[in-house]
Amino acid sequence: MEKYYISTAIAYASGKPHIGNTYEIVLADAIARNKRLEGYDVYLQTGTDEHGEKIQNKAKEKGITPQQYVDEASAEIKRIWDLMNTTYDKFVRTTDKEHEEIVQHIFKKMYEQDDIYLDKYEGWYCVPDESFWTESQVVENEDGVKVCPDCGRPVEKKSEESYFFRLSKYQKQLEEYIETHPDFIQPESRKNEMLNNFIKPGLQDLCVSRTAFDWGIPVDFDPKHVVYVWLDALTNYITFLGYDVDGGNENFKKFWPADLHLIGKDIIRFHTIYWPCFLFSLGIELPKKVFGHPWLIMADGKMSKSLGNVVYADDLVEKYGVDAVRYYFLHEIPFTNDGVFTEDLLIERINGDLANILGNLVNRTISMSNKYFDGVVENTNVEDIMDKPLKDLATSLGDKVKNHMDELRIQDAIDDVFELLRASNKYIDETLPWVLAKEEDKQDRLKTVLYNLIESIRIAAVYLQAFLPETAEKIFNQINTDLTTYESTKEFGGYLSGTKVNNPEILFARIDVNKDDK
RNA sequence: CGCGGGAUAGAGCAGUCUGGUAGCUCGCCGGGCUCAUAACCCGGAGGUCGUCGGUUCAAAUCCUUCUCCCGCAACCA
Repeated sequence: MEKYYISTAIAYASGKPHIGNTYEIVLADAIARNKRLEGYDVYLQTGTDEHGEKIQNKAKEKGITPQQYVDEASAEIKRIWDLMNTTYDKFVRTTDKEHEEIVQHIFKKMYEQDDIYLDKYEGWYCVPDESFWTESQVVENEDGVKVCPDCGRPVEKKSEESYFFRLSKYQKQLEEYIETHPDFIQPESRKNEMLNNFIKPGLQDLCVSRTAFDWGIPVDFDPKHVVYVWLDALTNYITFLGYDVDGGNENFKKFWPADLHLIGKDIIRFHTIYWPCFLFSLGIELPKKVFGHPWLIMADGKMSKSLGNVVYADDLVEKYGVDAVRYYFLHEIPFTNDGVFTEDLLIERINGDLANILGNLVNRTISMSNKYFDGVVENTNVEDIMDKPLKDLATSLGDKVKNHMDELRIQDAIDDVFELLRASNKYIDETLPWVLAKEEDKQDRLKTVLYNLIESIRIAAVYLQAFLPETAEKIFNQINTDLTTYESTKEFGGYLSGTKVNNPEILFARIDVNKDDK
């Protein structure tokens, strides 16, 4: 069985994840579920990034240890991932002992082969804040004095002993790799951005250790340094797979290289410059694809606590249900542009798509089956010319979904399913089952019509599994089938003739905006 | 001239690579139907595709000018 390794970025364990952070794991889950249904041996890895100065400070504020702090934060993130019904295979944490040890091995190996060297790091230091700032971070006040961007007090130049990674050494190799692997960075516009902005102008060596704080993985041969969080965090993709500097175990050899790193567009640089160079240094293959997805933003811009416009997934799930929220994430965010989130828009999608098109179709079809034939759905093969478009659409759905999913066009894949659902609604209007019901000699035709509808619904539900798993399952239960594989949709007519359907239940209740107490 | 992306009906987007009657969803107007969650189906109105110019028999699509919006600008997760 062919393997498929997909990862999300690990979430920084500094607080509760908002819907923007949550979006990524849902996206990854949909891709992973689809691949499993296609027959791949899928491994989906996600988790939390738990080191760094920011976390150390936050813990201090709360009066607890950093470890206690990240234990809580990580548990909360995991809770939300579970709430979103995401099927990750492993939830990793960078405070894991094994991970820490392997990172130390990696650091040492790089040092021993002279990819990491000791030097001085020059920067601007804010004494009262005890914090370092880079040249580009400090701001000049009206007198032309460089000041701390945080507190506005003057900063002074200070140098600190640090370890550096020789990014410069791998510049050419990276440039060549990116140019000869056009699919490596997606979407493509990002590729140009990285190449022109960062790589071609020249890569400076990267400072990969810190001494200003100690919440991190210590450099074992020089313990006053801790490993730079990105070197720590990025390696999660291999350490938890079973990599070690000796080459790694069978599991690592099976799943690496990753097929897809799914990340936010804000951290593309780390994944397409630092990470590949680290891998070059270790002498192992690069991931096949890094996809920088757009953001889910609010009507008034980026979500932020200071703007007070932060929305959390668990509140939405409680109010509207998990599949409604998943649907919004997967369907409303464009492929390359940021997508705006508003609760009104969410309600519009629930009513317009999930309740009206999908829910109502299932409901009316099952209701008719119950009403006319006591729930027994039978294929009598009394066909009509008007059946063909529906059947063609149903049997071609698999290829359409596959093509779109291969390009990570999840939104379009969902639209493909809804195209079939709309066509099914139309089919009802064209075949007029309630008219057939009144004519005694049309009973067999009516049976076929209802069979065709149920089969179309079944096929649609098969492809909804990746996106709306709970809903797909409900549909299968209502129409009483266990034919849920992609394979079962290649031919029209898989649904077992003579099956008795269950009573219809509302899949998505319409939300009355006026009565809504938001 | 720092780099990159965007500007298409009231809203949100696709189409631009590979020029050839401008498409989808929602909203609006009108009609149909009554199996169904006041749902469903059909039809219609609405766009000189940001701007100036060019190439071409033909440009949303290729080249150029300008305007506006948004990211990124490195060791900060």
